[in-house]
Formats: sequence, structure tokens, C-alpha cells
Amino acid sequence: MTALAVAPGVTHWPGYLDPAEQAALVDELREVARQAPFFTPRMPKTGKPFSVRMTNCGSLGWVSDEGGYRYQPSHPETRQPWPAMPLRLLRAWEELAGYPQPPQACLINFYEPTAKMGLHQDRDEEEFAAPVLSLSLGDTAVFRIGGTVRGGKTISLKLASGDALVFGGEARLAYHGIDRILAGSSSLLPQSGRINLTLRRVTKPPV
DNA sequence: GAGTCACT
DNA sequence: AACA
Repeated sequence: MTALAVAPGVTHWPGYLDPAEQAALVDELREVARQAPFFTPRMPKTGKPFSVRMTNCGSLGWVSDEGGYRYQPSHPETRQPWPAMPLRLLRAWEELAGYPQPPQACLINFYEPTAKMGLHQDRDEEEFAAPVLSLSLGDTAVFRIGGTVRGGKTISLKLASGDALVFGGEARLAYHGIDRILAGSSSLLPQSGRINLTLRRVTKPPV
């Protein structure tokens, strides 16, 4: 498996999941979404809806609404605990994250072909020593990542179905986002669009 | 004056 | 289509 060093702290693994694993993972995510339905997050203060829909698995899930960005142990609408993280995701974390503790949160974002994600930092966690692991399923996304200051230089790369991307170390707080979804570039999903999984360690491990 | 902007 |  080829690891591409995209930038310091940023590694891209094209085709990390083979097609059979991708299909099996989609099946597992379908079950997650049955227990924890996709919801539409909203921007803090303004309440403006995101263009992506999301759900989570793991002990904590990332949510956003008028009250702000936060991690919480239960679904914001059903109030049920998030479903367990599929073992396949825990294995991917063990293999790629280089962090001794398991991930606590897996955010599942669904991008319709018109959905975008503006440049932002993942900084709602308390543990920045752990990297962020991203897995892509379905249509290819045009991903952009820069440095830790807004307005700095950025680079663009395409994330295809099965690709893994890890950003940690000096890139842990890098600004990143999704410029565009290339509709119809994959036939993994029954509809066009993309699923992105982001696995994160939220709290510092107990000493 | 920034923003998970909004548009060109 | 990518970039700014």
C-alpha cells in the first residue's frame, strides 16, 4: 500500500480500502444510520443549515446547532447513544493513526453532489496529539488543505472511494475543506454523493 | 473583521 | 475545472 506524503503531517493512502471492504463498510454504515439517522447540523448562532448531513458512531459524536460545536454521547434528535464503531474502523485507526488509544468519535458526513465544506479547523477536541483519520466512500471529492493560519497557502487533492487521509502532528490543526464533489465518479453508493468518515480521539487518555 | 461565507 |  502506497502512502503519499502530501505535506508535513499529511499522508494520503489511495485505495486503502479495497472495493469489497468499501462495500462491507457501507453495509455497516447503513445499519449505523438506521439506529442513528442522519440529521442536518446548523451553524452556531445563525442556525444556517450545513449542506452536508451527518451522523456519528463511537462513544462520542460531533454535533452543531445554535448552541455551538460540541461532542456529546447521544444523538441530538433521538437522544439515543451513538451506535458502536464498526471493528473495521477501529482496525483502520490502529493501522494508520499511530496513536496508542482507540478513537472515540467517528463523524459520518454525507455529501450530496452540491454539498461543500468551507475551510475550517478541527479543534473541538481536547487531545491534539492524536491525528484525524479520514476515509472516503463514493464519489471523489476535491479536498483542500492548508496550514494553521487562515489565508495561507493551500493545496488541493482528490479523495476517491477507499482512500484514507491522515493529518496529525504539525498538520493536526490545518485548515481543510471540500471544494466540490465529482458526481458520478463512483458507483459504490446507490445514489451519487460521498460519505466521509472522520475518526478522532476527543479526550486525553486517562493517566 | 471573520466566516464549515457566497459568489464569480 | 481550478483557483483566488
